[in-house]
Amino acid sequence: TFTSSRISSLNRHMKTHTNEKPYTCHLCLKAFRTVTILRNHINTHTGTRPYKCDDCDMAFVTSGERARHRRYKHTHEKPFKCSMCAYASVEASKLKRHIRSHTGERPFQCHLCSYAGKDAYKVKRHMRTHSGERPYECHVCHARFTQRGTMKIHVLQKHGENVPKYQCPHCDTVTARKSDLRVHLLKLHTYEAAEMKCRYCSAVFHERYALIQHQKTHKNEKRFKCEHCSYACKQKRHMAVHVRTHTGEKPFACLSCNRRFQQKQLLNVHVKKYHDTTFVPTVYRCPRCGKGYSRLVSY
DNA sequence: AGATCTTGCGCCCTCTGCTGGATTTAA
DNA sequence: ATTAAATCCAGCAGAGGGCGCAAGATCT
Repeated sequence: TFTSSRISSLNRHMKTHTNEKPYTCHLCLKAFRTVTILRNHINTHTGTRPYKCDDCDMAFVTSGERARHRRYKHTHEKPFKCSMCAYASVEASKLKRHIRSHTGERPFQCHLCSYAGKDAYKVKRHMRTHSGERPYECHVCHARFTQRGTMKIHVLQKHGENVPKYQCPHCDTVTARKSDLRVHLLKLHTYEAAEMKCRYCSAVFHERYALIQHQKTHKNEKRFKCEHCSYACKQKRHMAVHVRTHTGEKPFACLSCNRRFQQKQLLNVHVKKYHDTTFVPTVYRCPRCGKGYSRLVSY
């Protein structure tokens, strides 16, 4: 809907609706509407960049490109302001893209799955998850990656020296990645409404790290205490055996005579002594070291 | 008509942070 | 030896910066 007070402008505007392109590039045969556009186009072939930036050594084909560059790099003027937050941009298209992060609109649909992106690049990058393409290679170990950023972090962590570390403010844990420190804080240093009980005593905690530290203080104690007598031991399995002296339970039966034992070891000794025909009893024992022999010659 | 702004689309880049499987460590 | 939890790590998406290029609009 073009409106103008002058008939000449209207005529000129009407020309934009015709597809007349009389000016042709002799290098690539592309056609253009005006000589100026053609000239700019040829400059892209020849590398001629007449518009130099005053503040750095960049140069551009059009004055508009230079103006935009100066906003980005030097004046930092950002005319496009977001009405919902503090964001401002140099270009209208950037504001438009930004607005989608408020609205959640995702106009760019992947044609292979349900993913949709807020801009075209997201979908393009996403397509690598379908193609399996991994364009970025580590120059040291030649491992390949789907994104450059992932490759860079790999090179830093695996092959770099004086790698940055993330120190936990609450304990001496150090992680290589910031997001892993976040996970650590969440799992170990977050207040839990539910009480967490010590495995060995009645102490109660609301922070996992405190619980674990506390449980370590039990480490060299005989943590397993018999309910029926004063016996205590460091290992759970020892207590299991001990408890049978109170219950009288004898889980191990001899297959030959059906005699029962509290401990497997006791059964083994029994079998060897009474039912193993190849077993030779110790007859001659050395008085100095206690070692036993079946024959006098060996002794 | 030509020159010069202004718009608009496109391409590619970086930084950032979450996730879940693999590996290591401790009980 | 087994197992549970912690840490490592690559995959992958969100958000935004910067430039290339040509068409549209306006000025001279």
